[in-house]
Amino acid sequence: MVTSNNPKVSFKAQMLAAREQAIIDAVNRLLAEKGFDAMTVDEVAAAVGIAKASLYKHFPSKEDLAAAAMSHLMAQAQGFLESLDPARSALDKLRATVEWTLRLKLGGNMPTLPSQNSTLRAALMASKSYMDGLINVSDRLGAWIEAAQAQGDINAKLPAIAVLYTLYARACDPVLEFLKMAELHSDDEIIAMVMSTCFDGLCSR
Amino acid sequence: MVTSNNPKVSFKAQMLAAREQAIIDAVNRLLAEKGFDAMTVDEVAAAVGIAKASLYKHFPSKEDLAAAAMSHLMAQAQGFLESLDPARSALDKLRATVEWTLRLKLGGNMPTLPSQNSTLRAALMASKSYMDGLINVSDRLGAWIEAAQAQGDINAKLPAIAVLYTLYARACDPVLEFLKMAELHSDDEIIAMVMSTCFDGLCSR
DNA sequence: GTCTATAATCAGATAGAC
DNA sequence: GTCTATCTGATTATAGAC
Repeated sequence: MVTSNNPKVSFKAQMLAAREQAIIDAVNRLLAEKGFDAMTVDEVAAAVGIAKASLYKHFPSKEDLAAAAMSHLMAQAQGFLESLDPARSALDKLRATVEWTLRLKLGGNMPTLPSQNSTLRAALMASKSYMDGLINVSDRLGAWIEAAQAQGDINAKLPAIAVLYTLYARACDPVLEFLKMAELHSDDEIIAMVMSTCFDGLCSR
Repeated sequence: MVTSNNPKVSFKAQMLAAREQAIIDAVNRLLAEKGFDAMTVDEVAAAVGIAKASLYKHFPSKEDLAAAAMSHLMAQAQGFLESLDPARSALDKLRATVEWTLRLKLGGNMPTLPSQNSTLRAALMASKSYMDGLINVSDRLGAWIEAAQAQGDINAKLPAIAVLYTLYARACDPVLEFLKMAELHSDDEIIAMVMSTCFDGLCSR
């Protein structure tokens, strides 16, 4: 069970990892609250409780901070997908995944990035852990989508890629915030409505 | 047909209006292309072909520029809603409106604003022409939604406000850009897919 | 690695001549 | 109203001591 010949090194490494996790958690929350542009590096440093210069020792740029947060999100997503009972139907697993996403967003823990920022896109594409996670998640979801289409549960006339994008788009669906601001419905009701419009559409069945 | 006793004043007023319209058009395009944060006032001035200080004589702040563009959008939307044949069914009119919105966005003419920016929200709420347009559009759409629900065309279990928000959200649906970037489908195909997922949902019918 | 202090840059807004 | 030139503040990033 000894992970190192020198316990002191192991301890320091643990401290380092813990600090970096604290940074990522703060970035996650700030990205969810204010978005990438409005989030300042000063705020991140203040939230973590360290100096800005120290932050830059861990992550070389603001874009890298965001990329680390998105990598963490992808790891969380992978963990969730793997936790799903393989015996459930493909559609069931897709529905559960969307619900997980909506709860994350409604709870203020879904980091969202501007889709236009090119330097940010470059940083994300350069992050191996993010890209690996994204591809892994997309592959799993893609397989479930095709299975659900083969079973007649998901509209087979829709290209699988369009279905995948539609599911991903729930992570930044403004309907959630709008309904939350209106304060007319509970979180569970909001999620039920968005799930309904996503899978069943606006028209009557 | 004389609109003024002094033609010179009328001419100057027309020039002023034309310039302000040119400004609004430039803002519209830049907001659609890059979004509010990435759009700089320098860019707007350059696009219009005037100095930045001149721009500030017309609009007192960047937020007011965006508010003017959104007011213009609302006026366009009102014009479209009024142009629809009243004989069509409520659902038909809603579908036509969503399609109009999607084409605007796909054509790069849909200004989009960050929903989190509070100073921007304040500027929008303070703009009478924007708020009047928004309320007018919402009232018209709301009436159609309720009519469509009464006719059994739209799922009556969904609160009308949730349906309205879901329609509005099509104006900033990232699925359009994703599918456009993938370059696998024509604009018409993309619109058909998004219309299908919006009204009929992902599940088979 | 962490800090204080500072550089460097950029963008919104304004002064003042014409 | 339009221009050039400038101010002001905010923000990313770094230098250098400890």
